[in-house]
Amino acid sequence: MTRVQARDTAREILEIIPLVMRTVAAELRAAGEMPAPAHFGLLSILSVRPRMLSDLASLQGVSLPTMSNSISAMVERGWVRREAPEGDRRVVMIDVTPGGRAALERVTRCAEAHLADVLAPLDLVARRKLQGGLGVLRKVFAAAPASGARKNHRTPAKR
Amino acid sequence: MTRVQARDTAREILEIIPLVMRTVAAELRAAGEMPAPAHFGLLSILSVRPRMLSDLASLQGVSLPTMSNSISAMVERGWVRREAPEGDRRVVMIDVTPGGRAALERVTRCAEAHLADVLAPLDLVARRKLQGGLGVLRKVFAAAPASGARKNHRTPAKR
DNA sequence: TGTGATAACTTAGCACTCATAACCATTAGT
DNA sequence: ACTAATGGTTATGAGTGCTAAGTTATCACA
Repeated sequence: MTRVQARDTAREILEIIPLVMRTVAAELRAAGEMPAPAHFGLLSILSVRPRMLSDLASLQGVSLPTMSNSISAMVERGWVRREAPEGDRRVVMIDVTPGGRAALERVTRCAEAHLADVLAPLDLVARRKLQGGLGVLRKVFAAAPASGARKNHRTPAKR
Repeated sequence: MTRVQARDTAREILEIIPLVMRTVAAELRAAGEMPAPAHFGLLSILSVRPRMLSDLASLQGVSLPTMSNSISAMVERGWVRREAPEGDRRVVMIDVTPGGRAALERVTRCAEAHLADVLAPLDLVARRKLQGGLGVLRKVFAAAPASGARKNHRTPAKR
């Protein structure tokens, strides 16, 4: 990819991604389900299986304190539980509660409904383009999880 | 687009977009240039021509108070100026300062550099996919600027 | 001419994300 | 036993976003 192409793509990403973020967040907010996108992602991950806090932090590419706070917020909502596993008593396992699963369900349906409205006008070509683009983004950004968050703290690489 | 497709796409958007956001924000932060993506977008818009506050708010799809605060932050950094235009003395025009232009320059270069690293491994096919997807996102979300932000407040449609 | 509606902003207060720094507790290494 | 490193938490600070409640300026109309 040439320099010019990178510049254009960078500019486009910096313009579009925040816009999409705001739109989606506003939709969730308007729907009363207020679990900021971050919470949604966490519930998604945790619904597969419980995880320890550090794992969540590095999966999401945020610092440990940030994750600890997010989890505290979600605990207060009754969506997740902190558990002490056998063995190593330093670690905290996070697990979804039934309430959390229900919330995830609702939010998914709600986001789906709203996004469906927005995506409805797309024809097959546009839809494939969109999914192709999302796929590329996923590959590219999943591989490079936040150069900033990586270097500090004691979450060096991939634990 | 079928319901199932919409659901999948919605899920993907909710997973990937925030990840990209965090990554980009972390990069800017790590580079010392801390003008959160929002500020970057504003500088971009304003570098074309001055705008009144309300216009900025509706262009970005945020509420007036939010925009007022963002602008205040940027004024303190010396990036923009509030000006009183002739005529209607209620409105506030926002204009970039030379310092703001310089900051925009630096941030653009920096973001470009970092994104270029990330995007470098992409081949032509992937790049076209990415740009196609971004284009679709732009069209879709520029048309529907935040159903939540739209209905409340006195920023009815497009003023 | 004034009176009331409306438009453009600002301020204040709240919730959330994210960061770093500083601090416990537990475990592991020697 | 003493120190290192590891896993989490708390405190503090800055950013984004919202609503609600002002202020000032403009306009429309009697």
